[in-house]
Amino acid sequence: MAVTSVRDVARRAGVSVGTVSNVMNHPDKVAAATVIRVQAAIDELGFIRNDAARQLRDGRSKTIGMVVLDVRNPFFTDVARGAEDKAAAAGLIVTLGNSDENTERESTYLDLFEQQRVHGILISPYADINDRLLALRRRGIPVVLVDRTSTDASFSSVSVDDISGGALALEHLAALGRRRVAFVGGPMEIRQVADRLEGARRAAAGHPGLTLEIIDIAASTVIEGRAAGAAIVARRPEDRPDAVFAANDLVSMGVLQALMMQGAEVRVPDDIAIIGYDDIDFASAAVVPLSSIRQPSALIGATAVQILLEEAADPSIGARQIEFQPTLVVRASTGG
Amino acid sequence: MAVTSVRDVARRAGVSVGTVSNVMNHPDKVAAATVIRVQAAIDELGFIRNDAARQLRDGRSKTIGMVVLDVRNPFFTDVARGAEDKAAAAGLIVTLGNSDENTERESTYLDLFEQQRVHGILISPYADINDRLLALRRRGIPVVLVDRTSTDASFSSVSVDDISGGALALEHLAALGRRRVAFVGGPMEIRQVADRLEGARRAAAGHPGLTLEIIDIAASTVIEGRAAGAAIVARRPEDRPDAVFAANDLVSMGVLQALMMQGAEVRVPDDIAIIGYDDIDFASAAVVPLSSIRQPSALIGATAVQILLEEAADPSIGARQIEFQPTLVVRASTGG
DNA sequence: CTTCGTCATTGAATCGTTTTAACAGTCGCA
DNA sequence: TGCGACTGTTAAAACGATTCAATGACGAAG
Repeated sequence: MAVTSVRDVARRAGVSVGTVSNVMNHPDKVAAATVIRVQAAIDELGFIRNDAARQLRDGRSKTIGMVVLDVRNPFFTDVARGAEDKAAAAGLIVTLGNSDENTERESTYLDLFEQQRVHGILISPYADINDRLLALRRRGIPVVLVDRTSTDASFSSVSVDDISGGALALEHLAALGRRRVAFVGGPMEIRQVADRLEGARRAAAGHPGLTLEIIDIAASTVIEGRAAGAAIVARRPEDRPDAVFAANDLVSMGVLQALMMQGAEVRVPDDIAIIGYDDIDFASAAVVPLSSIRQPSALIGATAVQILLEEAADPSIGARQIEFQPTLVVRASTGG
Repeated sequence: MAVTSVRDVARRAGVSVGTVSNVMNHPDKVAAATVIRVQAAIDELGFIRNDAARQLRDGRSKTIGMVVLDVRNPFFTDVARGAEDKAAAAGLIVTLGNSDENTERESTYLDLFEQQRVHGILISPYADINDRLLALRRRGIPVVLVDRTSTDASFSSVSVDDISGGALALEHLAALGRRRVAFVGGPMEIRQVADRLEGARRAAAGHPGLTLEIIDIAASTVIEGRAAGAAIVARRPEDRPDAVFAANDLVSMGVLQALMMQGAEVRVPDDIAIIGYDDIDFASAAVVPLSSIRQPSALIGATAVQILLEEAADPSIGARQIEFQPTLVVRASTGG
C-alpha cells in the first residue's frame, strides 16, 4: 500500500528485482515480452522509484545546488531559469537557495548541499569562502562561480565584465553631455557593485570636468534606491547631479520613483538622466522606461551548468573563466 | 578521501558505527568522553552525513515540496518565505517548483516530489488534479492546498476569502462614487481570479447604476496589464471606466504604467481610480502608490506548513479549511 | 558471594535500488 | 554431435546511516 518497492513489482511480474531494474534503466537488455509484463506490474501497483535509494547507490544526487544573493532580484531568477532549463535537458534539477547576502545562510546552504551530495554547486558568493569551496571540490563536488570571477582563477566562473559595463554606462552619460554623475549602489563589499563603480571611475578619468559622486547605500534594493533618490530631490537644484548611474535596476527604479513623486519639479531625463544595470523586465516597463546595461542572464545560467557538467564528467579539466560582455540598452530615461 | 563514512569515523575513534550514530542523534545515550573522542574524529576527517542514506532509512525526506503558479509574482515568494521559515524551525527545508500555470510542469514537479518521498506537499493547483493529489495522500504524503480551497473539502487548505476581497474592492470604489468599473484579470480558469470577480459582481449588484465591465486577459502579469491599460487609454474619454479593479498587483501596476505614459491626459486617481490585489511591496512603491487588497502572505505560508506538519504527525486528523479575511489598504491610486 | 539493575557499547539487520558475475538456454556452424 | 557465441535472467553484493536486541562491565543490594 503506502510502500511499493521493486521487490513487490518483481513478485507481481514473476521476475527478479534485477530485471525490474533493467526494465527501467536498460530496457534494451530485456526481452520485449518481459518489459511489457513488468511495465504492467509497475502501473498496476503504482510503483514509484525511491530516489534516496538510487542516490545512495550511485553516490551523488541528480540535483544541482545554486546559491544566489537575492531571489527578489529578477536578474537572479532569470539566471536560475537559464540554469534550470539547461539542467533539465541533462536530467538534473536545480534547487535554489537564497543567501540574502548573509554569511550564515550562505554557509547553511553549502552544508545542506554537501549532505545531499549534490551533483555540483553554482554560487554567487557573498563572504570570502574560497577555502570552503576548495574543500568542496576536494570532496569531488564541482563548483562554478556565477556572476563573479575567482580571485585566483582556481574555480571556473561565468561572469560579465562589470568594469566594462560600468564604463559603458558612464561613457553613455558623458556622451549625452552630463557632467555631474552620481553612482548609487552598495555595499561596496559586493564585487559586482565595486566593479561597476570602478569601470565608471576609469571612464570618468577620461572626461575632464566630469565629476563622479558616490552615494553608498546599504543594499542594492528598491527601498534603498528610493531613499537615495529622495535625498537627491531634497538638495538645492544646483547641487543635484544631472545623471544617476545605479548599481542595478532595482536601485534605478527606486531612484526614479523618488524623483517622479516630486511631480514635475525634477524631470527625467531632462534634469536627471538615469541608467541602471541588469535590464530586468521591470526596467522597460517602468513609467519612464529605464536605460540599462544588459547582461545575458539566461545564457549565464545555462553556460554555468554546461561547465559544471563538463567538470563533473571529467574532474581533471582545468578551471575556465568565461566572461560575457555587457551591452548598452538606451531607453527614455536617458533620452533614448 | 572523497568519501568518508561513519565506518571511517568509527575506526578512527575506536568505537562501533552504532556509537558514532548515537553521538550525532542521541548524544545523551553516550558517555561524555566518548562523545568528545568521536566528535574529534568527525572533525579531523571532515565527515559529512550522507543524506540519501538517512532518508532511505527513515522512509521520508526532510523536504517539503511546494508548487506555485508563478515565482515571478512577489506574492508567492512571500508565501514561500513564510513557509520556509516555519519549516526551518522544524528542521525541514522547502524546495520550490514553479508550475507557470502549465499542467505538464505541475505534473512533473509532483512526480519529482513523490520520488523524493517528500515530507509533504504544498500546492496552489492549476489543473484539476484532485485525483492525483488523492493518490499522493493515499501513499502517505500529506497535501495542503495554498491560496485555494478544496472543492469537496477533502484536503486541508489555507486560503483567503477572495470573494469577500473582491467585494471589499468594489465597495471601496463605489463609496468613492465610481460608477463605471472595469475588472482587469484572467484567465478565468484560475480560481482566485474568478472568485475576485465574483465578489465584485455580487457587490456591484447592490449598487444600482453601477456597471461592471470585464476585461479578460491571458495572464495576470505586468505586460498584460499594460496592454489592457493602453486599450483603455485608446478609447474616447467618455467610454473609459472611472475605476479599475485589477486581479492582482502586477496587473494594476501594468495598468497604471499605461495610463501614466499618456502624460497628464488621464489622471490617477482623478479620472480613473485603480485598486489591485495582494499588496506586494512594489504596490506601495509605485509612482502613484497603489491601493490594494492585502493578504497575509507570510502567514498563509506558515500556517500551511503548520497544518502539514500536524497531518504528517497524525494522518488521522481530518482536513481543515483555514480561511483568512483580506483587508483593504487605501493609497493614492484611489485617493487615499 | 551471588544476583539484579544500570549504563555504555556493540554487531547485525534494515531501508530500496543498481550493478555485476554467474548461470541456463538457444542458435549457428563446423 | 559438440563447441563457442549470444541472450535473457538471476542472485547476491554493494551504497551509508540508523536502530534494536544483545552483551559486557560494574556497583549496589541482599
